[in-house]
Amino acid sequence: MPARGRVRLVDVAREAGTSISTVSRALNGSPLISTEVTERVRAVAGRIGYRADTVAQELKLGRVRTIGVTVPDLANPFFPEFLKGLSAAARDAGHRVLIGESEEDPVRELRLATELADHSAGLVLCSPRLRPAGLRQVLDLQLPVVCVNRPVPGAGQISIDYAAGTRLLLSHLTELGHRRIAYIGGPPASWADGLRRRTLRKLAPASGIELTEIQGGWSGDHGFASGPEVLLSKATAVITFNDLVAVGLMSWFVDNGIEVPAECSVASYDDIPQAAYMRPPLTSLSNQRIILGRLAWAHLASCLGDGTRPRTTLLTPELVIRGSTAPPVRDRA
Amino acid sequence: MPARGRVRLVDVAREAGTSISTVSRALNGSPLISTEVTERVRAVAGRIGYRADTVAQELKLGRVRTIGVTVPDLANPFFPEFLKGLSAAARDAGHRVLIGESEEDPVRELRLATELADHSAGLVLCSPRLRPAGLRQVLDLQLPVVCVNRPVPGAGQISIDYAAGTRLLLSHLTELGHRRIAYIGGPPASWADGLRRRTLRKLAPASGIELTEIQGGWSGDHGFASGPEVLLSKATAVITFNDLVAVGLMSWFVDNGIEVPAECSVASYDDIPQAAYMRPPLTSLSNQRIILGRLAWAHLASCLGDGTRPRTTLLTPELVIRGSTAPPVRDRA
DNA sequence: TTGTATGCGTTATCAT
DNA sequence: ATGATAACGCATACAA
Repeated sequence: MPARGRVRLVDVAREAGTSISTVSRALNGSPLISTEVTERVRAVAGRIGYRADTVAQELKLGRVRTIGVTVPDLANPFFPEFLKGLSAAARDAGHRVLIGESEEDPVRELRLATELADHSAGLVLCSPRLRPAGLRQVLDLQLPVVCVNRPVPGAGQISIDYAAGTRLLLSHLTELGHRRIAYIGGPPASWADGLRRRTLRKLAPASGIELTEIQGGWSGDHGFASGPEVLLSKATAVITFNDLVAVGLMSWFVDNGIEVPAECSVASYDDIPQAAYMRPPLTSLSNQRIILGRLAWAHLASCLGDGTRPRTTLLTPELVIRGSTAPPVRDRA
Repeated sequence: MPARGRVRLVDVAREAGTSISTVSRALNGSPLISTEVTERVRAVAGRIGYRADTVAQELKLGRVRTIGVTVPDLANPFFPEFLKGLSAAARDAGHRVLIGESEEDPVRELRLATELADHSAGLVLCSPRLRPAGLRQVLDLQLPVVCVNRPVPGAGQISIDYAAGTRLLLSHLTELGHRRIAYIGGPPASWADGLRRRTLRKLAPASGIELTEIQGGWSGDHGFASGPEVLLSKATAVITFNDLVAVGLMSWFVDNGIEVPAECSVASYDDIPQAAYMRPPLTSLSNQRIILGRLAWAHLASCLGDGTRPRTTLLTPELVIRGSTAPPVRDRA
């Protein structure tokens, strides 16, 4: 941006026949400057195309109105929607958003966060894949950090309450009468995936549920590839890491003549818009991703403001029951 | 980032018992400084946690290694994938990327681009919804601009060749024997949508095709809502603005007992990963969105380097034929 | 109400 | 090989 040949304050001052301080004050709306001078200066500035050098402003004022945000993978629709909320809220507050994608790699994510920190007033780590040591390193950087979808020891967090969501899913399926349930998990470093697994393992025995855990990921490919394992598990219901996984799995079911929900129910997390357009439509946990983004900004903004540590906020997801879940058919039991 | 209480060059200098110039040179790997001093300085810097103030650097060096990019809507999967390619390439070259979402609003997009320009060395306008005057205004900003998926008078562009893609789609459908074809369009301000319509209108008569154009958008909702109109048109094949629209439309078809492709073929643009997992799987135009992003960076980088104007690059999409297209059934004709 | 002068943290020029 | 210092463009304390 500070291209050579740029119009500077001094150029406006010369043209307007005044000093640079007057120009600066006029442009910043200082009440010290007379109305007519202010108007003349502004007219001149507009005419010769003056645009303040934000780098110089930032240096002088000692603050930068940019925040950095890391996400594991932009192709997972959760994150763009989160970014929608975050960047809209930040922009409303006059801040810009620097994005970085870690590609699910903890090492890359650490580099990324450190790098972004150098250019930002604050950091949002969305679903960080960082290992505990890396997370600590980022938190030790000299700037406010808000952690999304992952608890941070000694700091605040803002997350979707996947434990509660998992309970909702599980009780829905058990109430329908399912006793053999498979869970197709997410990316290896996903903290949310770990939490769901722990929750399922804890709750399953109490409800007399036989739980099968399957390695997964976040894309349709993972769901499709999991088909045989699901079949082998003899599960009457499957919980998938997200709706895309469900899409893939359900395609495999169609290809292999397995009827949903008659022979196998499918329920999932996220409730992306397509969930309602699947046939059968997908039972899924609706989470407020855009609101989560706005909240992340709100937390960060409060840190930026008075330096208060953000506290824990949990968003409770809602179960949207659709046609992909139904009571199990006895024949296959 | 320039938080108060930051470690500065002078702090390192004091601790290392040398001058700030020596520290600056040592840290920047100047050959003027002796190896032992360089090492000592670096050790001290690392120990007391020095991180260069990038704002000061940018001011001094007169250049900023940040680029800005605008997209119409992050919820449309085309754009996150484009951003994947763009931001990866930019980061590999040591640049950061500032994103802005215009929410399909030309006015907002102009504000956004202007705003981002103040903080960037260059701008990428992805599928800009700007009106011609706004586009000109952005191009007149004093920085390199690369326009994606839209031609710019007198400047370069880098686009997916949707005209060629449309020809591919159309000839595929005509070869199958379709003569009544409906097109469900995209967002109002989409230049790509306009190009497709013009191409269809031009080609349809020559192939004896009766073309029905339907207002649309980019989401499943638009596809679903278009169902009745498609039915009314008596089209035997539908081209949808993108795969999400196709998802919605095909759901409506299922709900209304219309079989795809037997009663109506569906073909689309973008070939998102889910396209292969639809049942029937969707015939779609595969475009290299991630490569498009990398190319956008390459163009911008060349402008940033020697100030050359980027030239026109067109990426030709490939038609991926799947089960959603087939010859029309005579009964409905 | 306006102008002068200082400093933000860094790099680079000029001395030494 | 190293140190003192000017300048990047701006905002503001202080002077007038």
